Amino acid sequence: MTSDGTGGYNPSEVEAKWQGRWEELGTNGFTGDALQTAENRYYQLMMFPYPSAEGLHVGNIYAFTGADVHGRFHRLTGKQVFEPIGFDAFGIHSENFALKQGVHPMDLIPSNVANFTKQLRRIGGMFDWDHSVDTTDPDYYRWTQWIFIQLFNAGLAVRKEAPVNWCPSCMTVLANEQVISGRCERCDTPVEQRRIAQWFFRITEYAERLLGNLEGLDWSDTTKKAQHNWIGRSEGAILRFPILTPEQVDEADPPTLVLDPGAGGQDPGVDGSQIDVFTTRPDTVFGATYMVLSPEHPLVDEVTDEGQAEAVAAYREQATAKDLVARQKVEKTKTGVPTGGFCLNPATGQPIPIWVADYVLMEYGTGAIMAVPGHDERDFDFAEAMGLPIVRVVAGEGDGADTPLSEAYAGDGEMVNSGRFDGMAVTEAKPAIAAWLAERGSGETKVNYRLHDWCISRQRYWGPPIPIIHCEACGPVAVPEADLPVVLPRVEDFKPDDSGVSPLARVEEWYRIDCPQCGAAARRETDVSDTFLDSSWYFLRYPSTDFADVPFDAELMRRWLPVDCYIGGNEHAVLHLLYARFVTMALHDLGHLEFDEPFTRFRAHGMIIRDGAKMSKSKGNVIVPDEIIEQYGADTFRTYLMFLGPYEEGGDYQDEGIQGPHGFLHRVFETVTSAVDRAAPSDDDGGGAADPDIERKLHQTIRQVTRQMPELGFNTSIAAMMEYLNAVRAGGRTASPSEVEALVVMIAPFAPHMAEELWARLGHDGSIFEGANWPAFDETKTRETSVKLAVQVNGKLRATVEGPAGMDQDAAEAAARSDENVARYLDGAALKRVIYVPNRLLNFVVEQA
RNA sequence: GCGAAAGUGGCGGAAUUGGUAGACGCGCAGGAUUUAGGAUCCUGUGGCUUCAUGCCGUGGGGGUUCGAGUCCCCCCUUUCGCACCA
Repeated sequence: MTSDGTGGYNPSEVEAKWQGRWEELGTNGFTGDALQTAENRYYQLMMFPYPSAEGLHVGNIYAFTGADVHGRFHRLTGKQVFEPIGFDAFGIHSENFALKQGVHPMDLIPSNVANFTKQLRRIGGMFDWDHSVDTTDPDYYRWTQWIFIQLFNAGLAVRKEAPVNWCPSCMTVLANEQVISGRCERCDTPVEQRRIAQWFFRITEYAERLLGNLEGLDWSDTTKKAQHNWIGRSEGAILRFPILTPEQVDEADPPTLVLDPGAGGQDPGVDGSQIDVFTTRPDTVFGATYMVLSPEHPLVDEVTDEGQAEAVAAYREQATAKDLVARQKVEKTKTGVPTGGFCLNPATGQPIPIWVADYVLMEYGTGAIMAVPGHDERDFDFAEAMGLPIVRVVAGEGDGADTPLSEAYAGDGEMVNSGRFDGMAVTEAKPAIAAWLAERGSGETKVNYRLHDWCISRQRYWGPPIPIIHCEACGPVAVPEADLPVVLPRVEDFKPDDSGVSPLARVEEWYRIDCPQCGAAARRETDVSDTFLDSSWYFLRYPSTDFADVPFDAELMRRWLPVDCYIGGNEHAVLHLLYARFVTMALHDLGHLEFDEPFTRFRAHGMIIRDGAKMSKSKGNVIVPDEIIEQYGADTFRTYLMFLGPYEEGGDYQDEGIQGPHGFLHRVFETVTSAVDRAAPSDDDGGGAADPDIERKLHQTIRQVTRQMPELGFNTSIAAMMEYLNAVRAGGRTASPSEVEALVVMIAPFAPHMAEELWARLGHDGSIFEGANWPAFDETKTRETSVKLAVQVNGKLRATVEGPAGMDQDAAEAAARSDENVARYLDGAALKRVIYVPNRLLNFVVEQA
């Protein structure tokens, strides 16, 4: 690095110096019992990273820097800010990487963590290294397991069968991301679906609360909306369709079984066997002309007619053989086969055929639908393809009862072909028909959620073992809390093999254990838990890392939680945040926490792209942060990242763009040091009265930055400071210390090292973050004394006139009229009205002659 | 296909929420300084033309208003989610 003649600012020197000083002073974190006694707390949380072997990428740094800037800002306003960071190091990601590199994850992770720690220190974040977590540390996952046990004891962790992707060649379970267009990523064999027993958390029990609580949270709207849609509440009804025996169907041929449905009730006497469907449109039940079961539906065999058994079995086999990913990606063309069976439409009293088709999903609703082709697009397509009847039961504007349908009509209108409900508006018919069916025992209203229970089992190695012991006599038994953690044994061969279960199932000396309840020989659960469980509670652990015997200390929880501000990526807006909320709620209900929402405020940062494209290794457009920091320093890099776009939207990384903040910081350094040098001889403020224009600009800048910072308006805050610096330096003038001290404080969150150095040169001892107060602005000092008024005629700018601030309309008009150009436009025109916006604009509305 | 967000100079982006569009920065051009390069410092920089505070201009088209980047309607494009949710 060459000297650059700008006051001798040498970032690498300044940054090394202050990173050392922070450690000596313990400025960044809380030591001893400081956390226990903090009064004016602010918990600034950022999503902890997965410590990859590649090291920090720009996205990480962007996320952490924004959070750090926000945290440092709050610190300067007098809060005691806790800003911890840790490592989310379990999971398939590191496991796969370890497999590929032939390194054991237990060796890989510590070196990755060490590398991340070094890089994180280098970017100058105010991280509290005395309160860090690593999810792979047994002292941490001991409590992850403890949480599992609390939920298990409360009946919120249950075991049930669920489908998984299965590679018949590797004989192993695959994660969704290991299935590449229907084939195993390793051996290219088509992937199948299999059902195995897995552990689930019953998050659906909390659906209503997870939804309702959203209202009161200070989260960005998009995130709330994403959660809202994911939970996917829909109001509708469960309707019961009695299954008909072949005899009943014969009797009803021609097909009017019960003429007046009102008389029928539950009458058909079908020995209680029935098909339940969920629908959000009970009003359209009269238009249900057939029924569809999902291929996995348990009743498929029962309703299948002998003649159709073979075709149905074949169809089911090909539908269920598809792996999960492919099944969800089927093209729009509908396939299906009739079962030959019939059931009774409880509204019309007519028999309708039962089909099997894979466009109906077992996972949603009841796995069966009443098909209303007239008013549902998917049903319409299917009915057309299969030649099934389409009946109109809703008439839109201009439609009659018999207007033919060329596509499904899902809009509002009047009921038709619906018996006694004809003529009723859809909105009224919905509750009316649902109530009518309920009265007759054919249904009930029901709220349905799209949200599924949370599957936490992983047939993998690199995760915390699920703390359960399977005993033949007692069933699944929780590991006694005193025996936690269940330590993940070091297994050299952790590759999934053809056993089809977790690699832990090969470690007999590990899984063999006596039942803690009856003492009989038993077996440990060999699945590990989902990484999302690790990350669902880490923020609870941070303040309590000094406590070995409890997951979190009650007093610290009261003092520090819920989190004041959480910042992280949009990719976690749904799952992670939902799981963390669920775990917090469950722990609250079980008496472990006093609050039931973990994050008071959440903001998602945007994404950094480069030259208009996503950064990726394959495109070769990845920025290596270390190189930028080496060349420009961490302060410049931080400032540039915060400057290049609105934080919540991200921005485009342009290599040359860093020159702006680079030059800016150098000029700040030069301006401040020369202000100090100039002031030194006389030891006063550099002499002379304060420049009123500079003072006004300063107060305006403080106001602007103070308002922007809490809203993460970093790019505009930096722009405002640049403007101020330009004003201070205009015409080569030298600033006085009092003109720049506030600037140094305001820039400190962005360029903390440089700010420290300048703070010291301004004659202060210790850290700026401990000694400085965020500058206050005086509203009266922000006011302009004279203003430039825009003068318009009919909304078009014709002049600008200068006058004293706050002048009245008469004065403004007089000034404007004296302008030649304005006079020209007003001459000979009839003045209709005058709009006056004080200090801004004067608009003459005229009628041209 | 559905859902969400967004379209402003050569580029990244501002705009007190209906009041002078283009702040701040990059880039570019001219100049100063320098042995040279780099760095630094001034000055200029939406387009057009008849060089005037003249006309046009915030994806396109309509509308409301004294006044629209901002509000309303229609259309187009891009990005990101979700993929048949009954």
